[in-house]
Amino acid sequence: MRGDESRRIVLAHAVDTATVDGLDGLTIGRLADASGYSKSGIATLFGSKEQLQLAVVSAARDVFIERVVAPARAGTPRGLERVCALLEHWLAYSRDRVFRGGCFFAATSVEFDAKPGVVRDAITAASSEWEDYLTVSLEHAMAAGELPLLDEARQLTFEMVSFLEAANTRSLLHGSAEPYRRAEVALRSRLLALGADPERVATIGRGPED
Amino acid sequence: MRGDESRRIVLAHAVDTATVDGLDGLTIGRLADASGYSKSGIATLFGSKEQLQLAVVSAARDVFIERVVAPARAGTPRGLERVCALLEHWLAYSRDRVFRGGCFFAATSVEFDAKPGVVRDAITAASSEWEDYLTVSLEHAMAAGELPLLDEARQLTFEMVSFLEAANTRSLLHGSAEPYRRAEVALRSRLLALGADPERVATIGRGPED
DNA sequence: CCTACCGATCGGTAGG
DNA sequence: CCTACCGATCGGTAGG
Repeated sequence: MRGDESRRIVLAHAVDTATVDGLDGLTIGRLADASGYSKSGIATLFGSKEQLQLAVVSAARDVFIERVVAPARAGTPRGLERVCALLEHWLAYSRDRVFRGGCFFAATSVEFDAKPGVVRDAITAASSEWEDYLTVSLEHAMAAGELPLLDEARQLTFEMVSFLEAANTRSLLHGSAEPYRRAEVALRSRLLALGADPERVATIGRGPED
Repeated sequence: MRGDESRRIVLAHAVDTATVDGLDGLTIGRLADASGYSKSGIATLFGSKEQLQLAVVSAARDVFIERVVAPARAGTPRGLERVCALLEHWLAYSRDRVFRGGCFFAATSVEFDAKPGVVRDAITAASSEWEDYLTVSLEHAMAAGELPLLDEARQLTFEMVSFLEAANTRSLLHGSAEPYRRAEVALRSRLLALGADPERVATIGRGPED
């Protein structure tokens, strides 16, 4: 596959601009200008705009796993420690502007929430995968007795991702890091209320220690 | 102002489609087709696309106030009861699909969070206005001793709007009402943890009683 | 992967 | 508020 390297170059830029202009805001012409390829070169590389969008979602998923899931999985044992690492890495992934427009899935899931189709399905699948992983991680913590007052992991997952995504959007909107501190306070107080070890929870907001 | 009635007709449709296709996804041509006016008629009515977008934000703000803020202000006394009414009316405004794509500000604040300019400023101003009102309402509840364990209203506002917006997006994404129940559980448990009256808080999720 | 080109649509203006 | 029109750009294809 000759075109694979070319696709990678174009996709890196496309994922980034999609977080700013949206996945529908992507145009083959602008990607061509930015990458140095011709417009029809881009069109041939991806086949259609919809296939381009699907390739962008897949590339974004790779980055998310690399930045958030993989380091937590490799760097921490199962249980509350890994839950805290996942939250910490998510916040860093948003705060460090891995993409100019913040979290790719926060941006595109809102863009496509009312637009049925294969692109929305791909975004939903990747988001669900992440939330399922967080839920399973919480269940490991429950099984280890680290969250004695929690009875349903899915509910806590909902609450945690609510804080993360709200912080992402509000930080971008106001050009401020304060929303991240609000999210950290919310995450810590929620975990403490569920009986988590205060020392473990206190690491949220001190940055990933790797 | 002859054009005022015409603007109103066009705007009602524009606000709705903006929640689906985005504020940048609006086009003068499609608004023309949908309203029966000519393309240049729409252009003359609003001056420019940016001015159209600003008019749409303003129209959305009017609907939000009419649906969420006004009924709570008129129907409840200051304090925790009004806070619960605001949350309840927000959930109804989202759940009842007042706009096809759910909450207008949830959609457009994410769309514009990385796009500086007057449109983003207008969205931010309206959102801040709502959050300020919720914060002041929480402060009334605090002053009345109804949230004895709360020390900073702004932090709780952040947490509450996080739940509301996450429920909105996820309900649209999955075509399910379950996310609203998650948000209700989260809101109730947060208020209870802050010492709120359980009977008052139990109204969240039973629908606005007016 | 390119040049050259397609019909459709974009935001906006002239002139009435 | 309209018709008529502008240059620019859209996604995509033909043909190589």
